[in-house]
Amino acid sequence: MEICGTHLKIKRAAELSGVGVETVRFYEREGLIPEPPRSGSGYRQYPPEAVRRIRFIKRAQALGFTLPEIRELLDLTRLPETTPADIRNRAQTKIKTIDQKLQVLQTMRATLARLVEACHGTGPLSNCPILESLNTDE
Amino acid sequence: MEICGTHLKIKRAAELSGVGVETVRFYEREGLIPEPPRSGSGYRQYPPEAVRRIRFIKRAQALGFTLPEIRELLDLTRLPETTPADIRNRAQTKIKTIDQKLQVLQTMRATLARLVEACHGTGPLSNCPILESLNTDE
DNA sequence: CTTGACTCCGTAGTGTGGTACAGGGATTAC
DNA sequence: GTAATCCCTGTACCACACTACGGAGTCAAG
Repeated sequence: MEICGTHLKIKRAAELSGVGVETVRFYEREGLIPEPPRSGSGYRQYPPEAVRRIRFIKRAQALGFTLPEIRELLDLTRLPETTPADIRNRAQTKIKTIDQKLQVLQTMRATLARLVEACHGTGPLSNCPILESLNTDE
Repeated sequence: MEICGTHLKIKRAAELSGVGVETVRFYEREGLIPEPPRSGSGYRQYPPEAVRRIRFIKRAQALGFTLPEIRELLDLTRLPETTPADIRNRAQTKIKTIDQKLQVLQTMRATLARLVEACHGTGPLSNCPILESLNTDE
């Protein structure tokens, strides 16, 4: 055990971050968190910043950012020439891709809803408008 | 070459279906299309129905069904006791999962939009509300 | 007869975001 | 002292829907 007490071993760091131990190591391999210093026996010693960093990752994920995008975002925040406008642009780009996904899903939903509407749920299977639609060449 | 001319070799079948050759074989392995008869030299000989089947798969995919779901759907249509109501239920279930995805994406979008709104894009990076939000413990 | 396009099979790789061992060494609790 | 945790590395595995590749056989055209 080391003398200074502010750093955390991986399990505690994972707990405080709300992820599993394997996930922490995974993020390190992926370059999402910096390699922490090691104790004499090779144990990772995380500073409290590491926990904040992992939480950042989780929050960005919840906003729809992928891990590569989050890595970029984290890299950006360390470059001195990065401006809030850069970050803002990333967010706006992400909004656009979310909008595209929303469009696709809404089209799917509308088509399905129309088909369910058309299907009274009785009669022979051969008259099922859903199957008919899937089998019909447009 | 065989005598009867109505069946297709894999490349032609793939072309007519709008997919790649490898995809056709993949669908066969996955049980989505039946194994076609073979020529003397072992070449697959697809009847025209195979093309309709692959297009069915592609259309169902476009509606948000996964391959396992599509396989079930296809199996259903071959069971004599299947009713249009069964198909209708599948479609309704699918609508519900699409709705869930829509909810998640809409929440993401709203949060991002709020952050972009709050970010004027000037000043020091440390004041960027987007980064602040990602770094702030709720 | 050769060339090139097509086919076969089986296996392996892609990307995404992890999770799960196996086989060790270190530390901690009692 | 010893058993229970913890930690290390490396590898393999999950779903999903393909895609690519190697090595060999087949077929049609010139």
